[in-house]
Amino acid sequence: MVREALAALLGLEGDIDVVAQVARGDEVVAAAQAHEVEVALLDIEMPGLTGIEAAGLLRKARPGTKIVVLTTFGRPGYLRRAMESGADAFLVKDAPASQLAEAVRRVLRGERVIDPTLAAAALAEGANPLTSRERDVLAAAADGSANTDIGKRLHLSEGTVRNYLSAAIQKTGARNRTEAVRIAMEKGWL
Amino acid sequence: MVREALAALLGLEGDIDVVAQVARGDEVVAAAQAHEVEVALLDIEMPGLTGIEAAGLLRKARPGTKIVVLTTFGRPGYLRRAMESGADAFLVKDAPASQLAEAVRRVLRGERVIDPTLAAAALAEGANPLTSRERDVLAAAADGSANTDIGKRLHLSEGTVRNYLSAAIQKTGARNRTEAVRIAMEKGWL
DNA sequence: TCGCAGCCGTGACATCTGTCACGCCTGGTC
DNA sequence: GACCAGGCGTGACAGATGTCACGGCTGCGA
Repeated sequence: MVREALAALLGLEGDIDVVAQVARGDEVVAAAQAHEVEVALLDIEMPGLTGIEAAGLLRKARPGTKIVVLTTFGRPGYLRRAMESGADAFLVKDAPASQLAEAVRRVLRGERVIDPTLAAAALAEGANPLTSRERDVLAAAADGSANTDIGKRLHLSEGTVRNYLSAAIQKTGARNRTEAVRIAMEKGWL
Repeated sequence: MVREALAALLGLEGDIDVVAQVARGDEVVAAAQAHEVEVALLDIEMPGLTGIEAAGLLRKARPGTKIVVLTTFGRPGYLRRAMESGADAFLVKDAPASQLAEAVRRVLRGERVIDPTLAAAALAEGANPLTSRERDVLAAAADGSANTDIGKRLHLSEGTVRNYLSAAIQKTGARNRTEAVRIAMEKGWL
């Protein structure tokens, strides 16, 4: 519904044609190729592939296509990963609607569009301090699983899970796993 | 942005006029009165007041105004509370866009519009089994606070917090507080 | 009047979590 | 070759968490 509504919004602009819409991240590249898309507008939260993953594939498949990433959550880590995947613009959904068409026009002129507040937050935060294993364990702990369950799922001993989790708690500055998950989510580290 | 996009979508329909838009739940009633609104379209997730709370106030202030509640999350508890607050229709955002205008027309004809799958889930689930205090404590635990912190915030002893939390864990069928929070959220009990 | 549900508390207990110290192994980089 | 970060593990310990069995209080409906 939101996608169709945004399409309607863009369709009202005289200089923009919405030539294709897909509901899943893994259909993005095929649709872009079939319709010779000039600008792709990608939501991060999508079934199949995330918008960030889809951006990476699309950049490889059609380097000339401009990419605008759109998201509900203005997490610095999202911005970072989107730009690393080759996005030309990064918008949050609670920005005014006028910015959407404006961003499409600007990326077509070769500009990059980023919310300056978010850019500052992303830079101030530094890179993701979690190691790959710490991320895995923290992500597995997010749903409330106990250490032994996490260990079984990741083929680790219960003590090792505790150690990784402890490290993640330290690095996030949290006081327990629940807080660590929340903080890592907010920063886009998961 | 999403609100303006949905307004654009509805504006494309010949028989629907979008006469007002507000960004906050606590501005709904005033706007409805100022513009003699026939149908109000309310998102649940809003700053100020939730769409459900706003629906309750609007129903009291202008009983004739039809209310369509729109939400990202199809939680049975949301549906239940929305209907109790006097909503005439309940839509989830991942439904096809055509349902939106259709729902507006149908509530104007006096019909009620509810996704049958969601209605079944809400009925199958039964009422919220959590007592008021159990809800408070569970909500306070959601951000990862320790028992002592929750106790201070709610003016309870640490042992009492443990007891309520234990009861909430039993009733949700969870294995610890984190799972209990997740389950209660999914069912819309918080 | 009685019973019951809900609210608030205590105490005791087993288990889970979080921290720390320590070990081993691997694949880089200097 | 030496060093180091990261992955994986163990053992020990304090503190947090979850459960249970109690108690007292209030308000409400039978």
